[in-house]
Amino acid sequence: MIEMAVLGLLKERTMHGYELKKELTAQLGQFWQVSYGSLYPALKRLEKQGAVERIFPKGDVKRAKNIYRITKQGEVEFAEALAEPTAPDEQHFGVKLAFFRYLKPADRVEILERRRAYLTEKLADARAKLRQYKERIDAYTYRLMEHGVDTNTAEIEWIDQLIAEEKGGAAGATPAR
Amino acid sequence: MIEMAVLGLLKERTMHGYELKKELTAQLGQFWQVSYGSLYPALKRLEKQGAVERIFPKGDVKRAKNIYRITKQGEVEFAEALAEPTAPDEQHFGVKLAFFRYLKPADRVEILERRRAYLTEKLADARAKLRQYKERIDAYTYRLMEHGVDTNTAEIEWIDQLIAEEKGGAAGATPAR
DNA sequence: CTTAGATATATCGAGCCGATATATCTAGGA
DNA sequence: TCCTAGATATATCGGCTCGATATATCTAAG
Repeated sequence: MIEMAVLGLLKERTMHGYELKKELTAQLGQFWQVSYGSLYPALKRLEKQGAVERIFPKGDVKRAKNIYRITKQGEVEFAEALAEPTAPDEQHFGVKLAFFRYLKPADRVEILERRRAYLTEKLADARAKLRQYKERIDAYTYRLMEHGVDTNTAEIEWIDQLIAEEKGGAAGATPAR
Repeated sequence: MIEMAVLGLLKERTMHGYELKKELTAQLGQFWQVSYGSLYPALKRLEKQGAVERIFPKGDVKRAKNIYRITKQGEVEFAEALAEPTAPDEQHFGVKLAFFRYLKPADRVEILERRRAYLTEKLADARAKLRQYKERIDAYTYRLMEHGVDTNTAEIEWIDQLIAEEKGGAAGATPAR
């Protein structure tokens, strides 16, 4: 998944590790913290499998910067990973949403619907467990579980907005802001 | 952290691994999935350090069940870990809240305030990044970051409710439901 | 009596996280 | 001009987590 995020950023422009980490943290940091211990090995994996290549600048090399560029193979792998219908959990969904512009509208809607179905199922589970456990647990745990239900509900409403905008046509692709 | 959760559950009654996993998933599954690959090694660690002990039932042993009981040392370690003022992130906070009944009201308020401060800082960061990046990112990424801000805001409101109830006296310890 | 599904423990490899180490660049104040 | 604090930049380590997989038993239904 970190591979997909890196490839997605490298589609825009070449970057080195530190830059990638800053961009990832800025755009996805709310729900996903990327550490160097994940990033640098991921870059090595990507290079080894030929999805990215390192650029060595000509002339005066002042500083050891590993600048990476996405390869054609990397572009293909990115497109496949993005469209592939798996993993509707928080992180995977968030990363995919950040690269929605590279998907066809139909694929976008499919991913949104899948995420919605996943959240709906999770919500039903959470509600069932709340009913089942409410006599056995203390007030704080109850509040915690209840809050989980509320958060989930709000999340579904948000997804519904995104779906509505997407189906509403171009307004979804470039909503007014 | 998994250690703290296990000890917290074992304070109530003795349990074996499978039971612990079910309880943990039921009460905390909304924001934390516990896998056997985490749980069983954690039980072994706890046993090795003397925080829990295995109970071997007398008489007819029909089935290989590893039933665990918390030790006095485990009780002490649990109390320390619970009161210790660290890690206000999602998971740590959720687990601590699930065991709030074992804390003094003053400690409860302190943990809530700390969580609030953490969220407030995160919210300021998120807002700053949204302002800073809004011209450079596409509509979907914008929506994602905006949603992060909204979620964070709702979370703070919830914490404020908990704080108000806690400070309002006994109503916080046993809110009407 | 058979079989499907819940109960129960255990382990593996791949990968992630937080901490840490190291070094350079840059801007500003003494 | 020199010094220093903080940003830039790469790299790695140990401990732990996750998802998958293997194995076996119990239980209830048909």
